[in-house]
Amino acid sequence: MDPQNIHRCFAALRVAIPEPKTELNYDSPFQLLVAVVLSAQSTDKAVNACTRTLFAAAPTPEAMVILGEDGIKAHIHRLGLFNAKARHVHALSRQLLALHDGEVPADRKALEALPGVGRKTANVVLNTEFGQPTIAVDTHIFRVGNRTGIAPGKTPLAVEQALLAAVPAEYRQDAHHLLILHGRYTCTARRPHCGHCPIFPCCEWPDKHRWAAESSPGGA
DNA sequence: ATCCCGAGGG
DNA sequence: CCCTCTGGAT
Repeated sequence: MDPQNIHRCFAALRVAIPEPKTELNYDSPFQLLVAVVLSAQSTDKAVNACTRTLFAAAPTPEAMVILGEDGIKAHIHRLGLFNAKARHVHALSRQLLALHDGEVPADRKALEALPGVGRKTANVVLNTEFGQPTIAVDTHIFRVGNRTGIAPGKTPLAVEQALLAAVPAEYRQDAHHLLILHGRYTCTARRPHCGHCPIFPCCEWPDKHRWAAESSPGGA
């Protein structure tokens, strides 16, 4: 996709998605980090539901260690992969205390060295908590990047690099947020809502017209 | 490439 | 019933 068209897409997204709209505001980088670790292969709703009670019981790494793996499980057992996630959150909390004085490091290498934290999670923390212009490529962003033609790539890393190269500087800080909400609510996996898509005119997806009819405000 | 492993949507 | 959901580690 040519640069001017990409610029058009982000301008349209910014108008359509005005507010940060964080459905749940976390008190600390630690809580955000835990929430992102829990979000693997889980819906945002499910994660928000269990983090509410989890952080009420254990808001800090210290409290999380005391709560223990089984205590953590009691809060997140409705999530998929809850066994591994409880283990990761517990180990991660201990490691923060042991190596980083209980603080979440603002460094990619240190973040990725934590249990259950990979490139995607590190990018979210770096962007959300430390203001770095990273783009965390999850399934939503991967799909949107490829489907629209904004940032095609065969792997998440390829899409991330394509985005870093293609996104105009003025949108780089917000790109992650804009793309993820677009994928979550409009450019959905199974049945994209092309009928009311803000970037329909600049989208290069060959099949977009097929779904526009079905999702138009008046169509099926 | 495979495991982890539950809820909700279609 | 099958698939997807803001993945990461082995």
